[in-house]
Amino acid sequence: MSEEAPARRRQARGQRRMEQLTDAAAEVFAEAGYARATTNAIAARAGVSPGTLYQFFKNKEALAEALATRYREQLRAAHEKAFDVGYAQLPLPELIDRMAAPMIQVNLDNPGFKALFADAGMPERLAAPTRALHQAVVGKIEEVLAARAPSLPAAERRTTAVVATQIFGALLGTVVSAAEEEREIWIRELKRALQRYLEPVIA
Amino acid sequence: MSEEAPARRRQARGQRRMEQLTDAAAEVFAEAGYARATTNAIAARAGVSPGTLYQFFKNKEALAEALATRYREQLRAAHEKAFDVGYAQLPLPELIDRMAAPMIQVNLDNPGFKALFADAGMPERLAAPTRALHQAVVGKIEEVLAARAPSLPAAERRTTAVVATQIFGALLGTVVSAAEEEREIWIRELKRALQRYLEPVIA
Amino acid sequence: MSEEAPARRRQARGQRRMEQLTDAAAEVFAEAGYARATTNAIAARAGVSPGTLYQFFKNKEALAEALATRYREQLRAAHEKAFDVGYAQLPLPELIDRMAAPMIQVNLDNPGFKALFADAGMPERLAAPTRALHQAVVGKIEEVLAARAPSLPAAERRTTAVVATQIFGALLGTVVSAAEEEREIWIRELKRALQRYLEPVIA
Amino acid sequence: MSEEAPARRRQARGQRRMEQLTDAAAEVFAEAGYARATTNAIAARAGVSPGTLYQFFKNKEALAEALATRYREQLRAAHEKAFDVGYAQLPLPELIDRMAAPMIQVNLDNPGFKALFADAGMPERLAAPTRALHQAVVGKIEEVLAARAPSLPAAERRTTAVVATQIFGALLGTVVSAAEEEREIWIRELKRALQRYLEPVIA
DNA sequence: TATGAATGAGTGTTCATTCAT
DNA sequence: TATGAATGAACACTCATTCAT
Repeated sequence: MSEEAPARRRQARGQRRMEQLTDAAAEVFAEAGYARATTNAIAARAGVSPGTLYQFFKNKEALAEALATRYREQLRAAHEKAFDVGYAQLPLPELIDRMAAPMIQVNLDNPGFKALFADAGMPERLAAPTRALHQAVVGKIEEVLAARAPSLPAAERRTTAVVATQIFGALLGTVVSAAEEEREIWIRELKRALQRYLEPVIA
Repeated sequence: MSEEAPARRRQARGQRRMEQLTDAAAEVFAEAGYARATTNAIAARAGVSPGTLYQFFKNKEALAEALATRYREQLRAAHEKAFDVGYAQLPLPELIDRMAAPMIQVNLDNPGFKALFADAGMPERLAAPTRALHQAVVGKIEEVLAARAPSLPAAERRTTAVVATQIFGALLGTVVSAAEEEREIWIRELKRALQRYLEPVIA
Repeated sequence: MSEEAPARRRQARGQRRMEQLTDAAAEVFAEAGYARATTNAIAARAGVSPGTLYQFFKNKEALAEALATRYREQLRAAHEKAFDVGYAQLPLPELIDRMAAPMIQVNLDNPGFKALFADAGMPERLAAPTRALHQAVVGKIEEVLAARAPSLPAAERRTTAVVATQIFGALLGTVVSAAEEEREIWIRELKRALQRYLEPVIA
Repeated sequence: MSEEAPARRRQARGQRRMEQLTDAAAEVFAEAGYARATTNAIAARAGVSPGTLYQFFKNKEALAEALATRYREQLRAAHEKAFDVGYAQLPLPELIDRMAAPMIQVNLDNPGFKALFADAGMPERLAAPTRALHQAVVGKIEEVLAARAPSLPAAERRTTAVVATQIFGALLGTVVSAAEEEREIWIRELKRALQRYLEPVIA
């Protein structure tokens, strides 16, 4: 029809290729860790040749970065849902519920990502943005605390937010790596742990 | 003096070399992760040639294993101190105090080890015993719970022990990587978090 | 023309590469022996990089194995020609002629192979099949002896076959390493030696 | 007693060390071939440290050379016995007997040497003198032929001598590597083969 | 002399990346 | 765009040789 149709079709194909590749990378990285994963293995898993991989990604790091971006974007979207909440009014258990649920979902949708981005073998360039994201979560929790426990000194507020994030992160790992039939148990316990930790502060 | 003097001196030198090497390995592994660490870099850091490294360690894995063993042995000793406690009588805060302190100390003495042995790029042979150790901690906590919260159903007891261990591990990481002047704050918060989590169970 | 053309062309190139590499390996192995030959030297001789060598051969041993297989297959074909002979009827000189000719030809076509596969530095996995082949030759000669010298006791038959094979092998080495213009002389003498050794037995 | 006694004693000890080392080298070379044998293994087998080995031998090659020299000297002595024979008069079988016996004995006394010095992995410097020795044997046989078959043209005389030497060498290998209880059989067959080959020439 | 720890060049092999087709 | 053969810098590891003791 239009003369732009082939270009669009081409672009669509390119999009598909990139997804094939990032999906394959996600699998291979998850199985082997960043350092042990080979780009040839990723290309093979995606059903393309190594050359093709390098037409879409500058190098191995760029692949991981794409993965990280995809993960981070989903997380950011989850954050928005999680924190864009009239949290001032909610009772603590429900507050935690609403905050935790989308984050858990993202990690269930992206198994292995959490482990990957905690990997010691990861190049610093990739670890940094992940830490930034982590800090963003801490910041959000600080905001909640500021609203709900206004009398808490700033220093303690930060400490509390960091610890809550750490607890959340650690138990998130347990949830994600758990067998499906046990998952609910771990999710309930994750929430319970956060409640017990935050209750005396938020009251 | 004695004719055995040179042998003893040589052995002492060997001992020193091994320590130089494991120390260098600890540093390099901690900085780069297992997979990215190169044996030549470790040798260079220790101030010796690659050949010398291989006179003391069969291969890269053996180096990591030596490190793991050293770490595990210190941890095991810490466990003994931590759990060989008349815990039946102690109030919860002190119980947590006594359990946490030696474990924290070991990890402060061995910075980077915790991160290393969580590394996804680690050969399974080395990851497995570390997981076993983790399980042992869980088991110990279960024992404590059995003694102090006998009415808790077994399933919940296990869940609680696992979660307490995870919380401890996560916050231990924060403690170890914190600047020295902030460390006390994080240690206090670690204990507080555990207390709040366990209090409703132990009563 | 066809869409399969590039694939075919690629395969042809692969075939050529393998030949380049086995040829180079044959040269380098022959010059230096198995153990002193380096894979990098073989790659260089073939005009390719070390990585390319390893795209076609799993490791050094596989290269030698390919060579061994090529050699053995030619030898086996030669055996068939050599021994699939109505030998019951032929006079001894002609019998020897027919048996020796194809074996000699194979070794002239593959200079250095005989030496290589007698190399003490060779991995056992490769030496074993070569010994098996040697035994096969002995067995064939025993068959001939059984047919042509039925009164010879079995033990002596075997001894005679072994010795004939050894004589043949030794003089084959002389033939192969001789200057071309002298080769005929050595071939004639090889046959003469076998005749003189076997004549009193076969009568 | 005398002031030279300690020097002499020292020298005697040195002599013993050299023998320990060459003996050890003979074993290790025979087991592993020249290239795969390690000087450290040789030192260990001799019960000394690597440093000591290098106090007596400049390098690995020098060790092999010492071995070669020892072997060659024994062979030379054997030659003298073998060929310093009033061969003009002896009947062929006895002539062969006398020539073969000492050579066989040397090789039985030095198992593995023959194989070692035929090793393709051997440095040229060591292979050359061995070839020279081989040529000497050929020369001696030519002399015998000149005396016993004066009508044989020089060219044929040489050819015959070379082939006789090759046959002898090949079957010598069989003799040396045979189990002890079979050795006599192979020695007899060796002589028989030589007889049959030389009989028509020497008449 | 004797030791054995130390050396370091060199080996087989891998894998991120490029490029001719 | 896609291919996959080709590259070559690195890596883990070995071993002939040296040297402080």
